[in-house]
Amino acid sequence: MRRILVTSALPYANGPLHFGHILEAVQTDIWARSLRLAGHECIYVCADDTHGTPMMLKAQAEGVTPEELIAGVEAEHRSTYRDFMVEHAQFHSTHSAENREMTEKIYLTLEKAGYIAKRTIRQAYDAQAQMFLPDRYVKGTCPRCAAKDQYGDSCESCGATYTPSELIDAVSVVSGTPPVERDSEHLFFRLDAFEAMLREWTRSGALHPSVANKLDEWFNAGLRDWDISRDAPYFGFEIPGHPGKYFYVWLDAPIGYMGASLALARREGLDFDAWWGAASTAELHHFIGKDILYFHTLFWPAVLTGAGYRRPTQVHAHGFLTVNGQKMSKSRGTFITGRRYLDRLPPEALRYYFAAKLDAGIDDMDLSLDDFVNRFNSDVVGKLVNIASRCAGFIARGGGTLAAQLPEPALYEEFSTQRARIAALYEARDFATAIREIAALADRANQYIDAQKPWNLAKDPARAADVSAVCTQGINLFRVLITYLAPVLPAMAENAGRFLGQPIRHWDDVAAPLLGTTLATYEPLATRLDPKVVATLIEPDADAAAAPAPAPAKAAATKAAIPAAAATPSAAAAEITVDEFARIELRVARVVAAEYVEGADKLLKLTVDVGTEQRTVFAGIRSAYTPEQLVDRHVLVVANLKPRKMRFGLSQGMVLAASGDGTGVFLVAPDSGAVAGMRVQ
RNA sequence: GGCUAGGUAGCUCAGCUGGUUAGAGCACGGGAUUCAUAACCCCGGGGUCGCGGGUUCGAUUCCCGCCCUAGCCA
Repeated sequence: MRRILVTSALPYANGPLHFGHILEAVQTDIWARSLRLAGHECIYVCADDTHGTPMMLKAQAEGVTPEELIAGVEAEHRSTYRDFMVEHAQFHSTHSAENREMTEKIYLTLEKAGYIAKRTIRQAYDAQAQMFLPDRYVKGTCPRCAAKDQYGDSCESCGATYTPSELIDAVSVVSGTPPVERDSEHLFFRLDAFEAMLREWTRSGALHPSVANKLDEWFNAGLRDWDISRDAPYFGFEIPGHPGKYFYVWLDAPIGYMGASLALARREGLDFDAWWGAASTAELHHFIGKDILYFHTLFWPAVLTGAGYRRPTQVHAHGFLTVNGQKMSKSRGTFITGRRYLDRLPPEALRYYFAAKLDAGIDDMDLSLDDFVNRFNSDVVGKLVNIASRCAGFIARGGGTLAAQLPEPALYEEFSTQRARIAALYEARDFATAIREIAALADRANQYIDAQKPWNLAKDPARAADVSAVCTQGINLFRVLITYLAPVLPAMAENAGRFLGQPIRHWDDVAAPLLGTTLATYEPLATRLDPKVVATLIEPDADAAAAPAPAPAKAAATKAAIPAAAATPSAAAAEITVDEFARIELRVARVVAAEYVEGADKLLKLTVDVGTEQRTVFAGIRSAYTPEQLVDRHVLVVANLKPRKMRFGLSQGMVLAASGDGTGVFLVAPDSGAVAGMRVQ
């Protein structure tokens, strides 16, 4: 039995899980389940990645603490993973006691061993917000091609790379004011000290050859020290012995794998060092997207080595997901969250489709919705499930018991001896080939049944034994196939196990056929997908418009706010014209005062400044906000709403907030720079 | 801009170190069947293997250039 610890990349806690996250988690989960079916211990851990400037600013923008922000996101992440049948032994958080413990310990070891260097760097600083600005938080005009509104690190228009100080007319995204240059002492991890180790490790079989080739580029360019500190204010862990300095999020994020392991070990009484100790004989596998190869193949093994831990056995990188050939994008409606899918369709259909297209390479994968429907309906429902479905009736009519022996043991052998190959394909992450071969076997099973024609045999009562034999053969072929698909379709495999009267636990379960036993009543194991429902995945509607924005969160907030105000919460509303929309006077307002309302458990009484005057507005947001959180915040109000007399007073307008089913209430806010009185349109 | 990967039937993809009429599934057309969730079975049409050169007896497969797509550039 091998002992295996496997991870997928930690999702960032600034928004819900989308299809890219689901793809990676499903890939990891299928891999882990397949190894468990081979009898190995395979433990899958993950966590939310919670730190960094974007989290700090997003929390500020929403008027909550970062801790409150990440708690809500973590709940969403957990439930979405669970509903996609992604089985974590532990889902943790980088903002945890265990992770702080690991991060501090690792840092102090590195510092003591001389792997930390100090250097003063000059950086963009927002004097008004009193914070240093990451490159992406400075925008301005490209010095090379004069494209406007470019980020501080590179130009999306001409591809030039530069520093924020080279931008023309640079402004801080946070406050809108021009940044200044300011010195600060930073701590660096001396990556170059590990070059020899890394060169050896990258060629040790830990990486796909094409990935190792990519790394050669970086080696040839020369390994640079890695800046691992950030100045306050920063949401993260303060660095021991360096007040005001915080660990850069990318240092404590991969350590989150260890933090999650530590939490699991303590909870279950397991041996942490057996996984992570320098002398560990366990395997350590990381599944990641190709965008974060750098962190996982250079910094991470170097940090582990420098701190006295083992290195990863393998790092598995996958490509990106496109939808109908296009990059996932909110404006095109191709940004699909996991929850949006789950609200409409069964998780195993998507797991099957991802499996059918995943291999060990790092090419991007396209989710073609038409292909998705065809593939699942035809392979799983039409072929696979059909085998059980068409045989079950005959067995039931014949008494419900399988025959005592197979009419074609050689055919069964052909199926069941494939298990070593199928297991190897799963382990090699060539799921696509595994699925292709399983589907080919399903074709053969259907051909067998078609050739034997049990429905003809059944017309002759004297041949009842032949009917039973043929269908026993068919059921057993089905059993082999559903076993092979168990890592991909865990719930279906479990239901099939119930039908067969024997659970699926190990590849070797199919070494011998199931004979002479009684079957449970057959229940349909899968139903066809409706293309019309699938199409709604990418129809722009309120759900898409309300999807939380990626970092930098504030930049996207305005875009989201307008459609959110115009659309109704869930069901699509009737269309309106621009003129009709224009009748709604939306304005930015500043909350001047807020207080609880005596006798109302949902309402807060707000005094808002709408530019020209102050008004009183009652808002049903008490469940999500305290009055203290609201004062001085900017909100959006419907300014020309007819005043309404309420039991507690006159409400002169309405504050806009987003809400879903049971997910809470979220005020809609303008991007920074907006002032009270501005018209929203 | 540099680098990496990819461009094969309507769609999604296989094609190892160059070699007989380039494959599969889906979609489509025809036939058969009715056990099965209009599922399954048989047959068929359909591709200048991104474009242009080159090496070779012979290239989708090797080399060069170009075009297009995606990603990376800490």
